[in-house]
Formats: sequence, structure tokens, C-alpha cells
Amino acid sequence: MAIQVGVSIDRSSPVPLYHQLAEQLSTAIASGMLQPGDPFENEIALAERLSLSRPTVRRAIQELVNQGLLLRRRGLGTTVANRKVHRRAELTSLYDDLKRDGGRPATTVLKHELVRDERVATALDLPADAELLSIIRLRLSDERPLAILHNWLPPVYNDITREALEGEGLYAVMRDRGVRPVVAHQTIGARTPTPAERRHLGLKPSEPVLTMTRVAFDAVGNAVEYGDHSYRAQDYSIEVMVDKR
Amino acid sequence: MAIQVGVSIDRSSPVPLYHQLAEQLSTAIASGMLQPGDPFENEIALAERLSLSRPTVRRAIQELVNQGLLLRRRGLGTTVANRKVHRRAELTSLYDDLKRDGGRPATTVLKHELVRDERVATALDLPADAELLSIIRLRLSDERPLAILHNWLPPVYNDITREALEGEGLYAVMRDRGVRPVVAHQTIGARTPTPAERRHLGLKPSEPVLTMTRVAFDAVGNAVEYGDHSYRAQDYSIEVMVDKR
DNA sequence: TACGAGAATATGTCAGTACAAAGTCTTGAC
DNA sequence: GTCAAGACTTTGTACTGACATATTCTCGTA
Repeated sequence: MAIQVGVSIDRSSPVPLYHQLAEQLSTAIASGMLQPGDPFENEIALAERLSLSRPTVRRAIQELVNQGLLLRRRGLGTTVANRKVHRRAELTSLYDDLKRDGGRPATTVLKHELVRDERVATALDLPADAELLSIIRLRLSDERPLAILHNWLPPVYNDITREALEGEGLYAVMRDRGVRPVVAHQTIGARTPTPAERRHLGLKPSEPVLTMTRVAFDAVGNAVEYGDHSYRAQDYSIEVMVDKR
Repeated sequence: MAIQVGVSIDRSSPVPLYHQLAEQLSTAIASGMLQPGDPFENEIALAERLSLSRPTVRRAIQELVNQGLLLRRRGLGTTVANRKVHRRAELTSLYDDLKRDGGRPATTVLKHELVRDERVATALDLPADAELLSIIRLRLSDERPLAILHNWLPPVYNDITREALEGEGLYAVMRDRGVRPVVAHQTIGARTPTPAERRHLGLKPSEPVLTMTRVAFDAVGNAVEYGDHSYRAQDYSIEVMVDKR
């Protein structure tokens, strides 16, 4: 028996109907009202019940399928997917992650200067001699050092101050300026720490650092940030989701 | 001036029109015929030229936008995206990766037995006392040890043999049986190697291992594999792409 | 009783159309 | 000459309708 989810559509709202629907279905699933494996009301019935056209309903459902919340099989119907395959497609910063998890993040800016770096400039799709803002930060969580974050930003951001960076995360500062990274390439590795890393992170020589190099782009395809980070491996791991869909 | 891409549509083919179109546009972009930033023929004109309806053309273009190949801006038109933001949404195995990059992968099966493991079974959404196939392999590249791969498989795969696993990668073996992992959760970290890891990977005590724990699911949402891998950090790094779209 | 044909059900593909909204460009008034 | 209103282009949203196809279930026949 298919479960009917309570949905209210506001046709005068500027937000698209299919998105209103997707949102409400999504929260219904997240709230646990629908359990994994439960059959979902079919799109024809749903369209009729809500006085929407089938393509509109279809698009809303498709959005949830893309997020991994629903599973459609032709001839069979739509069902709620296993909770574990849900997609958390976020591009977050360490600062946000720590705050969300209840940690108390803090930042010390170790260095803040203008530099030229051909390797980084190339990765950012800028001329090799472009002047970049290079920032080295020490990130602490609950007063304990967790990571050294070395970032390079394109010339547009040269006016970002040390103070701004001590108050919040880099991504938050960029968000305040209307920049939203949406895609990033990351390379994750590990190595023994450098003397500077040992000093700042309080590591013994045998304790490794987890490293991540990242180039991030906004929706228009402009590179917005290059990062070279090293984390105390004992206290940090990176979670990613790989998705072939 | 918009560039006209040569496209031929076969209406008698069972493959959907929108997909035929998307494929051909995709290869045109990949071939370098269209450069990043180049304007793309608008969807109305394209529909008319190919005698397709606008929704069909639209869907094809949308597919490429989702892959990060194209960029649409309303009122402005569609353009080819920066090559760096292209999405390589794959879920590959180490074996395939090495082979693609020209390395000569080889595998030694160190252990191959049936076990019960509550922690793993739970992660795989199986009853806690389910009997799992536990496989420990040593993966070599060009005769040098690269990684220790410990995997657990659900009962359905209990008949996979040592021999099959020495000939090709785990994912290839599963593919032969019609199983295709499409989503995976991965947790990546680093630590000092255990004595066994040091011995097998030929590491000094100070040289770290890069670790990856993974749970993979197929399109239907069934867990198909749990993995606990450790890599020689000097020789290996993990590349991932994070995507908010 | 076993089994195959076909009905029922649900999603997948495709067409055609209409209007909305965002961004750019042109044109005309001051 | 400057600037704002409006035309134009292009993508975004929404509806209607039709047929294809995959899967399951039921029912009638051998």
C-alpha cells in the first residue's frame, strides 16, 4: 500500500513547483515518515492528487532519485532507498564541519602575504605570474591543533584580511562575498610531517600527517581557491562519497 | 558565432534520442572540437536543425551540464565549460586504475575464508551473524608491493575463488557476475603501519600508510562490498571529485 | 496442476505549445 | 552624450497528450 505524503503547493511562490514538491518529499523521507523499502505513491496518482502535471511531478521525483533518496524501477514503482546510499553532496570547509559536529574551531593566521607561484597559478587557470594571496592558517579544535591550512586565492580576493579569517572559515568569508565553490578536485595522501608541521601540530616524528590538495571552482567554472592542507592523522579523517549515477 | 556540431540521429535505434544526442555532443567536446568558453548552439535552433522536439534536445544538454561539460546561463546561452571542472564520476578499483595508467598490477591472495564480523555485517545491512567471505590480498604494481586490501563480501559471493581474484581485480570479478557498484562511502585516513603491514609493504616504522575504508552499493541499494585498505603512502594518493551540483 | 497469454500497472520516451524570467542590446528622449 | 525603457534572445517552468516498455499478476487452457 502506497503512503500518501502530505504536500502543500504554493503556486504564487517564485520557487518552482517541482522544487517545492521535491523539498517536501525529501523532508518526509528524512523525518523517517517513510522507511527504506516503502513503496512510494506513483507519479500519475501523485500528479492527480496535487493537481500538477505528470512532468512536474516526475521532475521532482527525479531530483530525489539523483540524491539517492528514491529508487525507481520501471514496471515496479518507486521505493524509498536504503538510508546508507543517500547522497550528501556538499563541499564543506573544515571550519563548518567542526562547528556542525559541536567542536569549537579556532584559527590562527600564521602567514598572510602576496606571492607568485607558477604551479598554483596554472592550477587556478591564471597567468603564471599572477599575484596570489597566500594564507597559512593553524586550525584548532577545542584548543588542540588539528591542521595546517595553506591556501592560495586569485587576485580578486587580495583584500581579504587576517582578521576576517580568524573569525570564521575561508568558505564562510568567500560566501559573504557571494562566491560559492561547487566543484573541487581533491588529492589525498599521507606522509611524515615536516619539522614545521611537527612543531605546530605537536606531533612526534613517527606520527604521520594526512594531506589534501584541492582546487575548487564556482558554478561558472572559475577557479576560486587552491589549498594544500595537512591534518593530524590521529584526529582526522576525510569522508567522501563516490557516485557513478 | 555558435558552432554547429555534426550529429546523426537514428530513430530506429533502441537507445533514446536524447542519449544519442548527448553522446555525440559529449565526444565533440572531448575531441577538442569545441573549446572551453565557446558558445554552443542554442536549444531551439538545435532542435529545429535535427528535427527533434525541444524537450528532447533540452534533456540531452542537461545531461552534459550535469557532467560539468556545459554551462547554461539563462538569457545568455550555453557555453562549453572549463576542462578542469569536467566530472569523472567513476567508481573504480585499484586494479583498473593501475592498468589504465600502464602499471602492471598483480595480486597475491593472503587469506580467503568465511568469517562472522558484526561491525562489517552491520555496515553491509546484513544480520549481525551473517557469514561473510573475508579476503586479504596483497596488491603489487610492477612487482613492488603497493597495498593490502582486506574485503568482506555478502554471502551471495561466497563461491568466489582465490584463483579468480589473482587473475583480475575484485570489481572485475563482480562485474562478470553482473554486479555493478555505483555508490560508495569512503573514509580516508593515515596511520603508522602495523607490523604485518610493514612486512608486506616493505615499510620502515616511520613510513605511514594511507588507509581507506569503503562500503559500496549497487543501483538497487544493496551493499555489495566492505573494504579496509592500506596503501604505501609514498607511492599512492587518492583522487576524488566533490560536486555540489 | 502447470504454464503461457495477456491484462494491469508503473515508469520511460517523445512531441508540441505557451508563457515566465534573466540577461544583453538597441533605441530614443532629454 | 548619457541613461533608461523596451525589444530581443535564450533558457526555465509548466501543461497536455500519446505511445513504448518493463514487470508482475491473473486467469484460462491444455
